[in-house]
Amino acid sequence: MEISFASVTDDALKAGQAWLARGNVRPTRQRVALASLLVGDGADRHVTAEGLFMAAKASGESVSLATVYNTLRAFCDAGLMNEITVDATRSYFDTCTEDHPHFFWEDTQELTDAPSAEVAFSRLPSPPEGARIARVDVVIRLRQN
Amino acid sequence: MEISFASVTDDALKAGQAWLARGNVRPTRQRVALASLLVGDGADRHVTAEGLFMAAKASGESVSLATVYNTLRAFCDAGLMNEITVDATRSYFDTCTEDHPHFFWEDTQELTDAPSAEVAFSRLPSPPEGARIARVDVVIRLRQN
DNA sequence: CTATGTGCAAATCTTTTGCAGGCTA
DNA sequence: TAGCCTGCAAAAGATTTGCACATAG
Repeated sequence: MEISFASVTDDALKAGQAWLARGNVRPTRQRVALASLLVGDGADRHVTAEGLFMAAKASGESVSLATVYNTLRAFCDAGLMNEITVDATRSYFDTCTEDHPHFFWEDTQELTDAPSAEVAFSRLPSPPEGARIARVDVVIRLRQN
Repeated sequence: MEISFASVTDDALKAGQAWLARGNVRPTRQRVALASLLVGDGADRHVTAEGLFMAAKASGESVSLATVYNTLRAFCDAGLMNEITVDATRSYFDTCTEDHPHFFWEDTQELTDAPSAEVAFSRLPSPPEGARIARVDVVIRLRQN
């Protein structure tokens, strides 16, 4: 899991702060640091708590693992991120909050976006009585040839 | 999670034994019991380890939780079942081994089959260079109205 | 100043494993 | 009989929580 993160430049900090503001999340030092790593360069990211924790350490920021968990949870609650369930043992978090398909690379355990224009349903079941469709998760599991 | 299981009749036992034989799994008392609960009436089932454990207890069978876990794993390895990842905190196991879509009822945490005839892709991305598609998981998340 | 967030360690929860004894082929 | 299974308890991982201290508004 060698995901690259945004580097913590001034621009990245600003982007992180704007993002937090958009979610009405109080910009503490730790949250700004994590937010910058996540959205500092505008790219979408798929991270695990452990991965983000290591990235923070690598960037020189001191954040505890518990805080990374709490913070990712807070970002999800604020609607800034989404939790994606692809692996029974680990949670993945996606900075893109739109419903879109994913590739899951089983060999490297990496999660990436699948080109959403290339996935289309021709039919979807109507939701059963009394229920509505909250989301449709599509995970395309890939294996190395 | 109030999933109903097959009752352990003679027919169910036979069905369970046949199923184990099909997977070349040695028919111990515990495995036959669990298999009967799972496929004794020919219906497809989606279970968690904990749920199957409770069903076994309720049916009067004495099986340890560790054995339920090991057994579900063994059934998957034998190709008799499939693990479905829908919830970060729990693993679900499906007696139907074909690639098919699921409904996940977020309110009750229940997993059921979606009518597979009613889900169709009109487009799927071609697998990236050097990779092949192992499986496409479709989980339709439902919420009560 | 007050409510919220943070860090640490401990707790929790699901799942796996080591090992001694039991059972199938 | 030999090897695979089972049960228990303990271990392992991921994630959450309690509590004392720190900090944003």
